[in-house]
Amino acid sequence: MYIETLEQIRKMIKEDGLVAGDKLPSERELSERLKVGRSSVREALRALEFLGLIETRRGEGTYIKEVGNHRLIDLLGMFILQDERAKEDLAETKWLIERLCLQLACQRWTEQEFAHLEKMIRQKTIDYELFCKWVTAAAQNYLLERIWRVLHDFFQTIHGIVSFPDDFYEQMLKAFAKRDVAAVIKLWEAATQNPLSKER
Amino acid sequence: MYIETLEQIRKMIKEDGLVAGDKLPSERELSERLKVGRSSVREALRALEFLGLIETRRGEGTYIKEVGNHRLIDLLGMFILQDERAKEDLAETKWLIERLCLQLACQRWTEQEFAHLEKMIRQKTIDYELFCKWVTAAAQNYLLERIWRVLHDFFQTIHGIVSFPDDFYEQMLKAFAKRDVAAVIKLWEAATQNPLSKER
DNA sequence: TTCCTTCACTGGTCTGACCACCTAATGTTT
DNA sequence: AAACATTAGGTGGTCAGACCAGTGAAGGAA
Repeated sequence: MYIETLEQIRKMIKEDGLVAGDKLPSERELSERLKVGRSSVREALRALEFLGLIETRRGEGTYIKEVGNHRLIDLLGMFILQDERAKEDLAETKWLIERLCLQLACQRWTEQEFAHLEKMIRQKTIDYELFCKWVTAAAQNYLLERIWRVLHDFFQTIHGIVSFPDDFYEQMLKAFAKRDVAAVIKLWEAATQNPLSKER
Repeated sequence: MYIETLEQIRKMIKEDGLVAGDKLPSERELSERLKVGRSSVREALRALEFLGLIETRRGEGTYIKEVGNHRLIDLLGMFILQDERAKEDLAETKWLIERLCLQLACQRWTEQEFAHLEKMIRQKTIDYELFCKWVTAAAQNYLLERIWRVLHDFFQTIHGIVSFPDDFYEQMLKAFAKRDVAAVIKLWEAATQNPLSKER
């Protein structure tokens, strides 16, 4: 039932042309318009909140969001990441996805994106997370970007923060400039602890 | 508040030593034990259901699960996979993950797993999905296996079923036997439409 | 104008009530 | 005694109504 409610809310959003930042009708009004109880509306909205698609503010209302899976991530992590093996899988998967995105980004970066990376490196505002964000964005695949984001959030809550030596970024920039995939990968594998080397 | 309830339910599961398949106390009993309203308990349980961690059966009760994100997947897909671009990203990501798993599987398959693959090919019971399932399992990374499963489910609802020529599996088996990663990838790229070839 | 009170509205929670459904104990028939 | 049918209690699903605790804007007081 709340699945159906969910579908109707989706329709309503589409028909009314609501976009990120807009306010949804109140729970009571939705309940009335959709001819279902307020509890059913609430369950549907809670679902959307989980997916990071809406944000509810007590006393104000419900607003459409566009990004952010944090809540979902925290909860999943709380229940799933309990054994050691899962953590190893996480580290390995994250590393593999990052290498994958590096290859794609090396082939696909645009002039604008390259300039942005160069600027960050010149101004020394770059760090591990910013670099990876740039890479996954430059890979031009939004789905991969989301997947990395999730893996990264998980990883950070478990392991904390990673960093690279300063000259790593300089060299990376040169390799990117030439779109030299082999050089990029070589630099990456040298700077990171390849989780694949571990015996399983 | 329901976050807190969630945490308490998690504790309860842990303390009572409940495992997959076990039955949770009823909503009314949880409501009483945790000193919160039944609606709050329901919201917490709904959250767990989303995460694929429990299963509720009307008239029976609530049971602990261990796998399966189906509901979450369906919902996310309903809201996110609306535009053409997202579908392309999906196809590309799925292809990349499969190639990644092929490489890992080629290095990591066990004797037992190899025998299983050989048997399926000899008996001609193999198909695209079974092959990919085998590959992602042989890659020995449960997280990647889950991610592939998700991508595959999405993909299938959009595009339908894929298949390979019969001799593909025979040749793949030979390459796997020699743990020849290059040959495996070559076969794979020849048999599939490389989504990377498309201009973005 | 500026400040403050007030009030309508919102999400958050609780309660009690049905409904549809399942299971298992109970009773009935053969 | 065995097979079947009935019933009663428990469970999740849904709803309506109530109250609480915040928010923000309208309206009044300084």
